[in-house]
Amino acid sequence: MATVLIVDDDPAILEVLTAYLVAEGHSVETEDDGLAALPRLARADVAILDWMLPGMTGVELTAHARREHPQLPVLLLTARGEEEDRLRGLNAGADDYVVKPFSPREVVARVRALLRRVGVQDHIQAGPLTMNLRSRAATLHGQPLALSRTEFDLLATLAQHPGLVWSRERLMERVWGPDFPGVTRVVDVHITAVRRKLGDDADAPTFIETVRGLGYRFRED
Amino acid sequence: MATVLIVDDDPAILEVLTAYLVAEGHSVETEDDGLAALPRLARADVAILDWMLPGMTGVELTAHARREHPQLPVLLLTARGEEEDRLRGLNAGADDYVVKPFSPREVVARVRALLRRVGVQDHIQAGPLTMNLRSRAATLHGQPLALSRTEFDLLATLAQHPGLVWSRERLMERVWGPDFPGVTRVVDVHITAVRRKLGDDADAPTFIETVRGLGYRFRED
DNA sequence: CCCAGCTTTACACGAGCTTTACAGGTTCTG
DNA sequence: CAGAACCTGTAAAGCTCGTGTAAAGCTGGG
Repeated sequence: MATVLIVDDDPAILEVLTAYLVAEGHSVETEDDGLAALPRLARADVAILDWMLPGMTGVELTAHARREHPQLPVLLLTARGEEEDRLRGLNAGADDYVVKPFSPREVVARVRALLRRVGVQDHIQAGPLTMNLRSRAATLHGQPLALSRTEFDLLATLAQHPGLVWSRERLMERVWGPDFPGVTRVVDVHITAVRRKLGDDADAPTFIETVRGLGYRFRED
Repeated sequence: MATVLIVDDDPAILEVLTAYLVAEGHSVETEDDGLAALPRLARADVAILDWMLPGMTGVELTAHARREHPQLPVLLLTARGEEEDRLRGLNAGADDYVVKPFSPREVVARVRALLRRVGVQDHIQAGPLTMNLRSRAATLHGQPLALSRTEFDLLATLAQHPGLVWSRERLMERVWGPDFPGVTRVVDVHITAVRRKLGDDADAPTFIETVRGLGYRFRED
């Protein structure tokens, strides 16, 4: 359902957290280098960052995430337990904080809480539209809605954050990946395709609004 | 009917459980080493894992199974009975839990329950299609349907989990075994063969749907 | 040695993706 | 206020890649 990015240079931690989170139904991406993790933040729904990392520390990564991906929740892992560090981490913009050694179950619980806080669920319900992120099946007015992979990801990204404006660049990072070389107009074309399948009119949309000069937004309420 | 994988390093336990489960009509595979059991999970309908194992503990195996084979039910055996261990096991993704010493009949009953839960039966009925997994005989509209071994296993695998998408890789692991060296296109060819025998049209299938980019799925409802 | 069944190979087709082009409409600018 | 510059919607064309399927080659059991 949600995509979790774990950045830690300890393979054992990556493995155990991956196992628990996958069991929870999430898809997990791992990285052991702070610098390499940077462009991968764009595709995550939540990030678990170790404090000490090669390349770039977790705190620096957190600050970057806060700046570039304001809605991305960050959970910091650290070996230190002093109150001062905790404050530094939260100050850098971390949303939660777990001290090593930790219980995997606690981490899973906190990830669950973070995802709930930003409204990430495995099931989207918006009026007559329904999306099951696990089986990747969508319905409109109870009828199955055939969406291609790209269309599904695009609509799910927007629908998961109603009211939030997504720029074309952000959507491309998120749906196409950070390294996609194409032009941003491809977003428009797919938006048009999704709108047509939703029966949505660009001038008076029920679902996907155009925010001129900024991007697109899924309608709130 | 169903394939049960038992992993335990105590030959006596393997023997008694095998006897009871074979009497129940299952085919049983045994393994005494955790690491060696790993690739064999792919072909099982249900796994019975001992907590303490050489090579890899049952809990680690369970976590792996949960990650790689989400629909595979796991029954953990353990000598310890403390509540904490029970929780650890269930948290790692075990579906049930039996404390040694146990009654073989209890294990058989729980295996039966697990198989029922994931919809594994000795008889598949899907509209005009009927498959008897014990006698490996299939009928369509009441007429006997001649399927080769591969075709039967392939169709049975899909039909046992309606609505679930199987990737070509998963199907190969499951039907051909984890060590099969061939290319995944062999799956397509056999799907085509099964479809022809079922009178199924690839563009408007009654039984086997293609999920573009992902794999195949047996139709629900 | 024969043959059923399995695997590989090759090719055609089409779904889906990207690019491009153009037609509105909006905002900017002098 | 008029024209330029820009943004967006959308159709259409071209391309890529996944899939369906026939056919040929292979293999092991009877």
